Amino acid sequence: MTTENATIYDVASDAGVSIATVSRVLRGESSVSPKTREKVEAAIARRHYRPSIIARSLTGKTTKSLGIVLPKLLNPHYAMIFTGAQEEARQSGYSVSLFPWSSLHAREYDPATMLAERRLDGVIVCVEYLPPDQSEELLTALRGLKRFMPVVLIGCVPPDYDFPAVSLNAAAMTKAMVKYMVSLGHEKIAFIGGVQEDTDPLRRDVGYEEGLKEAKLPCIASYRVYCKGTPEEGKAGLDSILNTLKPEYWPTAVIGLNDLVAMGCQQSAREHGLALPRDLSVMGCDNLFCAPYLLPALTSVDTHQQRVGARAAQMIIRGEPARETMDWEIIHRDSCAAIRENRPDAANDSVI
Amino acid sequence: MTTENATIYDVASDAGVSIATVSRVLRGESSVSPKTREKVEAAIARRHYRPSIIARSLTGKTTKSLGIVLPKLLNPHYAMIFTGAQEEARQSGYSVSLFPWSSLHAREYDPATMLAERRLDGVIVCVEYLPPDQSEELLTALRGLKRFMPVVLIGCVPPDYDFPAVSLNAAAMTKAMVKYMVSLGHEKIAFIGGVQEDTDPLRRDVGYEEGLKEAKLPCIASYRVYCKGTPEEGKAGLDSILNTLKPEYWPTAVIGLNDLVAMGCQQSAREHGLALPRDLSVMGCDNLFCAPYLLPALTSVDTHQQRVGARAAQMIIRGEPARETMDWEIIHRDSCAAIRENRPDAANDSVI
DNA sequence: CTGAAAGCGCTTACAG
DNA sequence: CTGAAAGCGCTTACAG
Repeated sequence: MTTENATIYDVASDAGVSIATVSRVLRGESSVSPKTREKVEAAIARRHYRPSIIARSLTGKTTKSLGIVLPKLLNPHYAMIFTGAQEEARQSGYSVSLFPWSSLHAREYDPATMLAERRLDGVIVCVEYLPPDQSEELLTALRGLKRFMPVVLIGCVPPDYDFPAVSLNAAAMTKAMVKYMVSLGHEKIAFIGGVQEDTDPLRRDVGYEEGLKEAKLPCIASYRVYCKGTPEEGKAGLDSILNTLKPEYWPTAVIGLNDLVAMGCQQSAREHGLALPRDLSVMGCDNLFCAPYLLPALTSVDTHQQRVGARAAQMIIRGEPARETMDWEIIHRDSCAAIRENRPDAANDSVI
Repeated sequence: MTTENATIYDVASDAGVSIATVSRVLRGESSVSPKTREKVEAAIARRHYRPSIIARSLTGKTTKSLGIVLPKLLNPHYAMIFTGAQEEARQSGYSVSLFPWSSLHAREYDPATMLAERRLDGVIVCVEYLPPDQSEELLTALRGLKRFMPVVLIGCVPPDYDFPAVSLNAAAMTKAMVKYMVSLGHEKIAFIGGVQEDTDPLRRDVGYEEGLKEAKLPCIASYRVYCKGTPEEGKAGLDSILNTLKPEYWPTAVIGLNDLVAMGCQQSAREHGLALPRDLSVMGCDNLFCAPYLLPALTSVDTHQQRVGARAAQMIIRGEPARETMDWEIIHRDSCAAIRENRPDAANDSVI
């Protein structure tokens, strides 16, 4: 299927020079006479020769490849991160390979081992909300990885993690989401979040509570639910709120962990006979490509994930680890409406 | 940032054996005495030693890494392919890195060079519709790549491409889509496809025409439009049909190149005051995760992309190249309605 | 069951 | 400006 590739020896003998000289023209060193360079280049072309990065890596200090650890790629949120990292890496001739960190305990070929064996020039690890015990485990795995290569964290990175990172202050973001809902007149604001028992002080939860508190609104346990961030679970989350509460207590606004959850909420609301956005304002996060095409078009928060991925890759490639926080912005669309229009009698009001 | 890693020499001297012996226990050879094995394993653990795949690759014949060439990852369609390949690869300890083939002519660090340099164990290349001239160019690039590693093609692979492949018979699929619309009573069926001047006999175009022909329906040029497969272009595509035709000639059904295009069509239809699916049946392809959450939920075709990716990876890993066609199935949801129900007097329309 | 030695395909001082 | 040689971290016959 594959023919044997030419090596530097083939090229050298073809060109009548030593392999050291071939190596020099390959690396673009100026200390080669034009004549020699020409001969070597001709031989390279004739042989379709490409130096092996494998052999190069063994000698030099770089493998020209990065790793990225992501929960999964099917949520476009992660695809955006990957794309950002990949595009940045490519500029410098780096490739990036994916390692889904689904389980730290994969029996064989677990990501940590695969990563370590590969001697990558660095790895970007996306940190998700984790309950305290798993968080400890993650930290252990990360420190193990650090022995083999630079590690840069992205995502919701707790401030006490001692790693370079490009993180999101999810608390501040969620607080802003609550405040936005409040500014529309909402007081009954539900929240469908991620893992409950997390201890990260910057997690969404904290921002939700702070936002409510600042608006002097009660924090109602029945309005808060946790899930794993899929549309199905988002739907189940709002379902459970709507099913356990009498309609007069139903929230008039719901903030989803991410757009996937928000999509599920829209579905749930519709099945409960709610008109959107009249009866319920829904807000998501990640600003997925499909957000504008939902009905109503989903208001979301753009967290600049491509930039996050690119920045993390940059830190590794340039060897300039740092700790940064990525900014974000609310993207206004049609899924959030002022509470005025949410009144039951709004139907009788003049249509705008 | 990184401490020096232990090598096989460190482990050998720690354990008081030769590196050959360490290598043997590493590779799980049975010809090592339990006692020796134990000593070596202890040394490995103490040193946190992991063999370098780089060094291994130089000796052995495998790099334990695959490449995949995809147009982009932001369309979940491609993320599914990647995921399928990645999950399959991981089972055998292979990693997979992504090379977006945006341009064959990237000046530096073009994918073909990056791939060749890396001496991967194989590469999966996703073939898209291409106008004839670019197709020739692709073929040249692929043949170049083949010199360095096994190449497996996926996607809409023309039958005359001489490569192992897992392909989709897009013509048969599109024909089935047309027939489905016909079975619902539609006669004015629009089609928003990909590149126009492609010569592949299995392309969507061909199936569209065949489907129409079989139903003895005229093939109307105004109903056919081409685009690049984004929601924006899908919307622009249907816009142009709707804007240039008097309403009585408007299609009652539209088949999109993919779900992204179909999403754009839904948007366009709404902006033109059409009720969905009453006034227009819309069908997509790829069965993206968001299809069920659109309004109306989008009928689509599941082309089993994860399986495609997995199968291609398998061919490379097992060294069993083949030429296969992936099957597909229509996933029925709410965006297609019988022409009967398309009448203005239809009872339960979708409430916006 | 174990070790000494050659070799994989490069880069990099070191000489000249 | 160019070459001989050592070395990167492994695997794999080949001996014993």
